[in-house]
Formats: sequence, C-alpha cells, structure tokens
Amino acid sequence: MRYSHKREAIQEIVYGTNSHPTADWVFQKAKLKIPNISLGTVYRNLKQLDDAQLINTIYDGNIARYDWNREPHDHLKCKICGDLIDVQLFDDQIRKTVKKQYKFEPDDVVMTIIGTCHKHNK
Amino acid sequence: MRYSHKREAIQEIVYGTNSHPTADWVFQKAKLKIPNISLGTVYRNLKQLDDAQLINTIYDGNIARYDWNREPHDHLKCKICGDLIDVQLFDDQIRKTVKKQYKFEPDDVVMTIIGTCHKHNK
DNA sequence: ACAATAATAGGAATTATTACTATTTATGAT
DNA sequence: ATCATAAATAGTAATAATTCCTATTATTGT
Repeated sequence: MRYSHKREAIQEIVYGTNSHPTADWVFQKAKLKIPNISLGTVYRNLKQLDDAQLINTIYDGNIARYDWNREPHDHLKCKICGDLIDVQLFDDQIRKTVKKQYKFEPDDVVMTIIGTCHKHNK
Repeated sequence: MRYSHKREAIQEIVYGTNSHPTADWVFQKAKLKIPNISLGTVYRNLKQLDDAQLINTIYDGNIARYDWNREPHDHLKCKICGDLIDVQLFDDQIRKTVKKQYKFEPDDVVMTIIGTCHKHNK
C-alpha cells in the first residue's frame, strides 16, 4: 500500500474520535482539511485501512461505522441517544464455548447490546 | 392489523425455513405462489410481522434477514459457506453484567460469532 | 528526471430499502 | 347480500449507502 496524503488524513480523523463515525461523517471532516476530497476516496481508504487492520469496521443496523479501537470489544447501543459505548464482555468464554459445543472455529465475536444508557436514568 | 392473504403467505414462508432469508429470497418464494406480488408488499409485511413480534429481524453485515425464531438467541456465521446457525449463549449473564457495571438497561443482546463452521474441518 | 502504477475526482451504477398513489380488498354495519 | 371505510396492494419513483468506472494525478523506485 503506497503512501497517500488523503489516507493519512482519513486515518487521523478516525483515530481522533470515540464516536464510531460513519463514512459520511469522516467525509465531512476530511473536506474541512482537503476540500476536493471525494466520498469514493473516503470509502476506498476506509476499506484499505480495515484490510490493513489499522481500523475496524462495525455494522450498526444497516450502516457501517469505523473504529480505531482494534482490541476485541463489544458495544452498548443506546436506543434513545444513539450512542455506541465500548465495553469488554465475555468474548473469551464465548469463543471457548462455540468451539467446544458447536465445533465452530471463531474468528470474531460481534456483540451489541441495545438498550438505555445511564444518561437517561430517571 | 387486518387479515391479508399475502401477509399470511409471507409469514408461512419465513416460518418454513431455517435459512434466515433476506427480503428478496422471501419475494422470490412468494412469487411462486402469488405471481403478481410486489417487493414493496414483502418489505411492508415483513416489517408488520416484526412489529407484531411474529418474526424477528436480524442484520447480517448491512443486509436484513428474517427469522421465525423469537427466542432470544445468537448466531454463528460461517465465513466460508455463509450459513447462519442458531445458538444459545450467555445472554442472561451479559444482561446482568451491563446493568451492574455500566448502568445500562438492556433490551436486546445481538451477537454474531464469525468463523468457520464444522462442515469445513479438515 | 522518468517510467510504472497506485491513488484520486467526479460521476455513473448498484443494491437494499422506503415512499407515493391510484386501485383493490377485507371487514363491520346496515 | 350490499355498502362504506380504511387498510392493503401493485407498480413505480425516490432515497441512502456503497461500489464501480475512467481519465487524470501523485508516489516511488531507478
């Protein structure tokens, strides 16, 4: 993968937020620095960064979001404010179980818990 | 929700498979019985059936699939053959943990383990 | 400095899904 | 059974997210 100014900028944008941004959000941010960047470039580079394991892609319903956090982790999704919160749950235990009980060789555990976050407690 | 011949057929199709079908797959099956059914009708009825808790909607990457199995359960997704396999994992334990540790009120645990299923063992 | 080729802009194409509207159909009251 | 009403539908247009295409531009090894 050859160096590119734009890919570097895109990576910096993803690394600079905890908000699990969408491709379009990254595009809007990127345009502030590089006005003539195109959405296709953002998509292509996000894909390349994911392939190179420099970022992670997560699916939130039917929209892709991008995450600098490459440690295995899970997400809490608040149905009220839409926030995605990083958490660490039982992934190891789950991997062991599916391997033993279902003879399934796990690569990746993708878990999202949908509910109401602490901000909305009465 | 008023009775409809087409909704009944759509429900039967979803109830008649373990393959977690997409809207388009359901549409193709439905056309065999009801040649003039339209894709919009399939989408609308799948949504209504989901709202009425008669089926479940699950997201596989960025495509919606439909499932007659309304018991809380998780999925193993084989990266080789694409199969989605129903499993029962630690949802209760997970719910308790996020409630305690993160003050998060869980509605739903959505978990998919990506990997290689037993069919592809050497 | 130059050649090879990866990366890009800009727009067209694709895919999944939802929205719109005139027509049809189910259902409850007469 | 007939009728009125409102839900359901077909067919198509619209939208949203993403990928593809092509002529041009930029990076990198020589």
